[in-house]
Amino acid sequence: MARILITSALPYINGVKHLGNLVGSMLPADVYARYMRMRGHEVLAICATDEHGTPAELAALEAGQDVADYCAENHELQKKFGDAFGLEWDYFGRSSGPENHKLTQHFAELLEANGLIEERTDQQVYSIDDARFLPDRYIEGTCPKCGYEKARGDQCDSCGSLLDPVDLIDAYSTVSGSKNLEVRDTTHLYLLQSKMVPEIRELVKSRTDWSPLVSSIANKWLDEGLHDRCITRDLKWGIPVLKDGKPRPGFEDKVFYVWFDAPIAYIAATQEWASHDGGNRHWERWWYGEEAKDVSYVQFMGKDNVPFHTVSFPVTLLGSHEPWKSADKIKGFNWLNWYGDKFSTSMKRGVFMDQALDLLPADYWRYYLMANAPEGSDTTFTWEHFAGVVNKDLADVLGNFVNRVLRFTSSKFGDALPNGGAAGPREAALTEDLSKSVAAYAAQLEALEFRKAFQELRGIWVQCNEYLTEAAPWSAFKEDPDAAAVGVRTAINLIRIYALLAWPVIPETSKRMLKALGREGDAGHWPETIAEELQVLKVGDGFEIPDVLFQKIDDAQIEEWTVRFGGEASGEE
RNA sequence: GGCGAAGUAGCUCAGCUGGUUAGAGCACCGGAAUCAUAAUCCGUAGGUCGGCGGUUCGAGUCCGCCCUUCGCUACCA
Repeated sequence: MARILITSALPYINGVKHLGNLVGSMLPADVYARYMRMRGHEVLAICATDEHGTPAELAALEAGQDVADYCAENHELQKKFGDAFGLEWDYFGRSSGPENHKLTQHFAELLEANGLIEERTDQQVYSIDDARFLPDRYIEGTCPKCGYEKARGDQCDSCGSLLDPVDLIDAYSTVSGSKNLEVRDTTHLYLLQSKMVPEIRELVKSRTDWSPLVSSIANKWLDEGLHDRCITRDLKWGIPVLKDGKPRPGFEDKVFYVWFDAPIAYIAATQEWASHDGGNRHWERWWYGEEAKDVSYVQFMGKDNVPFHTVSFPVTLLGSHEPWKSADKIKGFNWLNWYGDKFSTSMKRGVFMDQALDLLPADYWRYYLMANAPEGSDTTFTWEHFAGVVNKDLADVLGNFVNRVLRFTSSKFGDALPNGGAAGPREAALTEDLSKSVAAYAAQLEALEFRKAFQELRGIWVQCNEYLTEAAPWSAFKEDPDAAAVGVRTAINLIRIYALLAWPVIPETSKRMLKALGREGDAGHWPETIAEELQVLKVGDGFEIPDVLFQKIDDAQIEEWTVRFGGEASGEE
């Protein structure tokens, strides 16, 4: 039994996440955690909301709420929808929690003591009417090169020029529209990443398990030369900057940069988790020192997060000179696109977790997203594709199998496994084939190859339909009811094996299937030996016919959803 | 502008260090079956692997140039 630490990139606090966020980190982390638990490993799955930064403050402002209230409310919302999607975290924390405050300050202190942090003074645009410094992207104006009127402070979307906000003509704040801007000096802490290049390079080289996507992004940053990174901001909401346990002089109105404290929250959330069970849980054995050495740590994230996890966060951990655990495997995902465009929170483009659950139960989404996860390249979501996968794989191949087997059995033999006959060569062949497929499925899950894993799972569903076609109990019944009974008993045991195998990805359906067979207690059990598993349900064991497992999506629904969510018609604003 | 990723059957995607007739699923067409959510199973067909040039006995796979799309470019996260 191994110990496996799993973290998902932290969902940002500014509203319900879309399907792209879900498939890029939280969902695969959950699927992997469920699978590893089934295999008997000790798993700790950690996630949290990422609550600091300018967008959180502005979102609160727009909602007319205090930031702390806004974050608390949205944390609960995200937790609720995560639960509804079946995300089973051991702990779903908050980056704004007290543990993270302490730990972030602790790291900063160590890094400074180790000569990896220094103060630097820079110039930044200040909006007098908003009473805040503005990040470049919150400033717009007329592009000095092409005259485009909505150029952002960092880049003109029209001509592509890289800009400095002070170059913009008639610059204004996108927060309030105010043109009352000025450039002010501001002093910040900088993390001297450049000093850590050799250590980080060594780390990247040693991590042969990182996918090509992840390693190439990490190496790109290293090859371009690591910049020292500003790790504080002129904001109120966040983690205060201290010096010797007191507010750091000159930093009274500043906080740590969200990207400095967010990954630390993985650890802090584990501490929160540990604090919840009267001393029986120990976060150190997952994160710190000798006792965490044998932990296998797997991180899940979208590709935008990769640089922070391969470079910046390791600088924090290694630079502390304390024995912290760093990631053994990093699973990076490409983008799930919406009809060729990005899903977008700010433009409300795409389907969001709450809306998705309004349309269909979580399992429909979980299966579709994982079976089509953007692993090798960006992938496009369309309603037609989604409906095709749901209808074919879930409704026809899986759902219909369950239905046809149980209905047939019920009508010919009654609602229990019938007596008569004995397994023969056909069942032996099935056992052998299925054993191979199950092993392949497991291997793909272990390799974090989700598309391939669920292609394999689907193949298993097809294998069982094949078996049934060959056994053809409906024909056999007329001449040789015993032969039909064998086919039916085997098929019903196959349903149970299906349910077990599908647990990581469609847990609710898995439970419904087990319940129909009176085997709810088997949820989470891994079918180790197929020959034995095919004998678990015995002659006389009862069953009931569950409602249709998956409803098909019809053309009218596709039409309606396409209209409702923009679909093809979307595009630029 | 710089850097990166991608362009493979109608659609969504696989193809590791170059090696026999380029793969899967869906859709399509033909057949079998009729237990089942008109659901299943079998089979056929379908691609000059973005373009041009090069290296090689041999390239989707390596090199160069070009075209197209997307992402990043460090103060959005």
